[in-house]
Amino acid sequence: MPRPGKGGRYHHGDLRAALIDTAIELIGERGVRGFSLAEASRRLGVAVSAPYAHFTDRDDLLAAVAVRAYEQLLAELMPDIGGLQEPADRLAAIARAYVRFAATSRPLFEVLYEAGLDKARHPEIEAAERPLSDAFLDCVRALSGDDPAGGSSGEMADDLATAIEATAHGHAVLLLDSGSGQDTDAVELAAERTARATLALVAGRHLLGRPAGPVGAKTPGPSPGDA
Amino acid sequence: MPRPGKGGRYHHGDLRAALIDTAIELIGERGVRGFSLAEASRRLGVAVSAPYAHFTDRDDLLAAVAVRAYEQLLAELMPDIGGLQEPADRLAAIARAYVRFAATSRPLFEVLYEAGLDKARHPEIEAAERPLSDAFLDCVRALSGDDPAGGSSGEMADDLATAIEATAHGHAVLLLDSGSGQDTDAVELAAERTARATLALVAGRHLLGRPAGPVGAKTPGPSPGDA
DNA sequence: GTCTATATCCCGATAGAC
DNA sequence: GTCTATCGGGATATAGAC
Repeated sequence: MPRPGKGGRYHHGDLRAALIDTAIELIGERGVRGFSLAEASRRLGVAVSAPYAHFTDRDDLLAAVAVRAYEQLLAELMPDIGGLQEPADRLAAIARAYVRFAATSRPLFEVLYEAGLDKARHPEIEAAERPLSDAFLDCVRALSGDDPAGGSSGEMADDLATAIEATAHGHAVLLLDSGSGQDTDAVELAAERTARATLALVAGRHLLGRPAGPVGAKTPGPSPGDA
Repeated sequence: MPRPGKGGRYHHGDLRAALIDTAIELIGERGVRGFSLAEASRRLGVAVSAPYAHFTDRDDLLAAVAVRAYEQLLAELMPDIGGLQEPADRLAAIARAYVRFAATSRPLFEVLYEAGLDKARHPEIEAAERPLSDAFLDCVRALSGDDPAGGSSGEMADDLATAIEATAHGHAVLLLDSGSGQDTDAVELAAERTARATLALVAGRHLLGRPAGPVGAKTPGPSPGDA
């Protein structure tokens, strides 16, 4: 572990790790688009050419940040779903954690969706994402499998997975976009809303996978057991 | 209407309008972050300083594009909800149109969410958005008002509105991010999924506005009428 | 309203010395 | 593994002429 403020040059420490840290710091201040290798180098007191000893180019460094992002999200997720048995509850917990992650680790979240990284050129990213999507899809499959009413269950699994993913991501993006990403109360509100919306989608999952006529020929109605 | 390819300079035509068109074109090719006034000028065959006669700076041009985006989205929306009476169906139609808009007018959609425009400095944007959010919120209020089971209905309206907004936006973003934004079938699939997810949220709206204990202490269950 | 010219600043990436 | 030096590129914005 190098000491960024020691006054010395980085002739020794772990510049690679320091660059990742500094990148995250910088992205937090100016956004992904405002990040540059040159600025990171300046901040670390090294030459602008130094990073190229550890990363082939700018995107390569950002890819390393993306990997860290998925690792951290997974680490934050685990304790949350550990005690939950019901797939629906696990999904809600995952969605809640996702929104919290977006707000509390905004730079990492940003890298995942705004860096414009070519995942084909950086397979490490998808590899780091894998365990996460596996955990997510396991829950979804468990739910669509035990629904006797649905059509082909694979289809409905896709529909449900997409709906939950979209809802969680949407809540996260809207929260950050609203500028309330630093307000703890606002974050918790958004996180809880996301969890409940997830449960609502699960409860109404039989509405998701339809051939669909005019969609609302009558009206789906406030669902049984409402009034 | 000027003729961009006429060979002449823009000593006469409507450069302001041409700049907006070119901006959209350019954003379609390189994304918002890849857009520059310089490149737009080059493409129109005018000096790089010419745009400053019509826009105070780069963001000012992008703001004009954002206004057009909201105008077009509204125009596309109107016919879709015109014939629908039920608020739930109108919401589903709005959500569906939103996703279609994101895919078929990607540059416009991108400007709204990735340009990083300061809405305080460009009030025109919010003004253009207003009629749209009004139409949306009217539907939501109609739904949360006539629900006898809910708590304070204003609260639940907020929850439902946020959930639907997040779901629609999330579907749109995921669709574009997947790279299937040009594939008509993929777009329609996403749009229909969004519409159905919206209906599912409406049907399960009584699950959204809870004080919420441990959220899934027991499990909300697959909803009545499921098995 | 547009042009020419210019000032100013930033970036990514490479070559070659140490 | 890091530094110095540099090339080549692009951007925003302004000044002053026409």
